[in-house]
Amino acid sequence: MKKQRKITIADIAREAGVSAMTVSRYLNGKGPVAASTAERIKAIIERLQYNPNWLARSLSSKKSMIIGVTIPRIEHALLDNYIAQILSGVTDVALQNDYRIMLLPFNPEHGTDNEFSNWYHSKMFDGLILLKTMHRDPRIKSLAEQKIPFVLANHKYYAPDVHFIDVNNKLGIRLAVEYLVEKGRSRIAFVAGDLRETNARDRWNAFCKTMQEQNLTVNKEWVMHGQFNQEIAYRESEKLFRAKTIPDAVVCSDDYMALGVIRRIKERGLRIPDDVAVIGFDDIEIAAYIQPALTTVRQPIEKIGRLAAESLLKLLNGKADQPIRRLLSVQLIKRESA
Amino acid sequence: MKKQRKITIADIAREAGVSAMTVSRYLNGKGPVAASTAERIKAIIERLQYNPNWLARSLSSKKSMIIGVTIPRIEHALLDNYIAQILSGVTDVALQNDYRIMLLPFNPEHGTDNEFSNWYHSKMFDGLILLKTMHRDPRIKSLAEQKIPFVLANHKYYAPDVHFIDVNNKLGIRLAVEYLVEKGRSRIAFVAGDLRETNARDRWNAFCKTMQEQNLTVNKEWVMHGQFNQEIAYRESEKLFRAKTIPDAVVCSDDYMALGVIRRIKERGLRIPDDVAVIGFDDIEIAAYIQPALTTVRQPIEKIGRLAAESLLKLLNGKADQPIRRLLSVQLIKRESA
DNA sequence: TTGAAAGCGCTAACAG
DNA sequence: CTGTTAGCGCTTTCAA
Repeated sequence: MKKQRKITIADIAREAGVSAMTVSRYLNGKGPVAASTAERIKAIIERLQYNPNWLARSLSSKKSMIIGVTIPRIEHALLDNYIAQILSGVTDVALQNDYRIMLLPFNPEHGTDNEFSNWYHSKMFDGLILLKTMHRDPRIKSLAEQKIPFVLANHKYYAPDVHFIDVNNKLGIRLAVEYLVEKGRSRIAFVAGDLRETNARDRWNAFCKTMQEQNLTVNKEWVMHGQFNQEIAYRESEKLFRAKTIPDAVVCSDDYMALGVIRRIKERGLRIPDDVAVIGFDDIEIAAYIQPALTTVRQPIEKIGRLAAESLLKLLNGKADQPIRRLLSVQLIKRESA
Repeated sequence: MKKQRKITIADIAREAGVSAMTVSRYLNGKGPVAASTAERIKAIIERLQYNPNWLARSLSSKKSMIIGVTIPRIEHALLDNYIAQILSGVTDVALQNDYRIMLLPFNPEHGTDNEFSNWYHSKMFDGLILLKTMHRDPRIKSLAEQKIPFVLANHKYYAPDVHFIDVNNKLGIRLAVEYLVEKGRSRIAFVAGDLRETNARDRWNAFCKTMQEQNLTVNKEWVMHGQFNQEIAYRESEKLFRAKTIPDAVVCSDDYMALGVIRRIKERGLRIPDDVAVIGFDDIEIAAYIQPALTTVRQPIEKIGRLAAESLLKLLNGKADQPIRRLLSVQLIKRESA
């Protein structure tokens, strides 16, 4: 168990009385190796406790068996249950296919156009899954132009060589608004979040459209944009309830924002859903636990991750002739808040 | 922007009229390079969009600048808010220090003794952070014997060359039990979880000890062991409330179990905390949101991750002369459930 | 301050 | 079924 000189493929070959190539073939299961030779090699490998050097293998074979996943370079990014869920899906699929995951921090708001493709050219990973990217990020374009294998998770982007897995935001918002209307609500507010995100944009557009279909007006005082998280939503939503006429329902572009809004409403002494109904989007873990339990549009977050990973594997195996563009369905989960 | 032949350090060298070594020195900032030469190289690198091949560099320099983090090979591992929090801490520190994170799936219950050290010898990472390992896992011993740099996160293990960051479980349980006693509870049940985990063991031992100090008896009917998660805790805790005398308080070894127990208690039509008080351990995200809000022992989970990563970096830089053995403090967060 | 030579440990491509 | 040759792209070491 002491420190030993590193055993290499050459050592195994020498012991076995064969060439390194034969050992390599045995190791990778490609190419023929005589059964007797194989057995001999196997025994020696075990005796010497040989481990292939993965760096050397990758350098030589030009495949690293690693999938890169971008995560926002903010503290606590992984505390976001939404990110954790996507990552969970990606990880499950990757690991089942002998790929490892490498976490790549990035700033969703800035970065040189070639940042991602440069990473790729450093050979740190074979393909990339992009999380939390913004609308029209030039880094995405650069990847596509260079035909680098990548998949967008929860981001919609119709362009050549861009593959994505996203959800049907339009449907989600329509379900939410129609449900509220059914329940007799008409003064509907919307917390849109950051419109540089494709989801936020889609949801916001869908909201306007659906409101129009329902012959309801979108009151500008009741619409909020910005980089919202729970805390900011709490802070900013104060103004929704300051005016004389207050909304009788609030649709939020994600659950964390809904949490903030709910806290605000409670603090104003208003009842949920009697005075104000609230609907979120995502169905994160807490949604079912808070009081009142959150009515929300559930998207299959983990499945997005799984499909993104599966799609990437297809790309890596050259099995994707068509662009992959999937919009998964969503459903309205009716709980107590609306 | 079209596909181009890969630019290498040799190309840069040729253009600049120097040797590859000079470019390498420039790139790594070690060794002297004339200012004028440096400038020339810099310009060429930019013009040619050169990216160093990280595999080749790692192979040659024997450093990969990657930290491996083990995660349990179960589906949805990352959905466990506790794991996500540790990972979050690790990631933040690693990324700030230009290390990447590689996720390494493992089975906490089985594996050959050399599994982890074999990974290390494959050169996939420079050091390892171990999450969710069990008591006396031989794989840990093997790492230590081979002097491989690694740190245990949330695991206590006194042995040479084993470094760990853990919390003061004994204190946590004592705070919980004493608080219950203060509130007049005496029929205290304990949901221990899996005793192969060091935390579960510590907590269980601490529970017995504190009960004794308080002159309370540990009723065997009210103690539950096993691989509990929320669902199983819900299922199994049924038997706690079947008997004639039921406990008036339940201490749980983690919050997810507490969630299951709470669901059970509610379903039995018992009131929390009036009929039965519940205390958890961890203070995961949901704890504050559930109804009733969970009284629990908060441990600084993310900080454990941060410290584990910082410690590993010290090991990698040879700056750890002493074994690193930290027990972080915990606090009782009093909410509604007890 | 710079360069030449010799690997790092493996595999692709071809030949036998 | 097996071996030879020639790299992969970089850094280490030593010499200049």
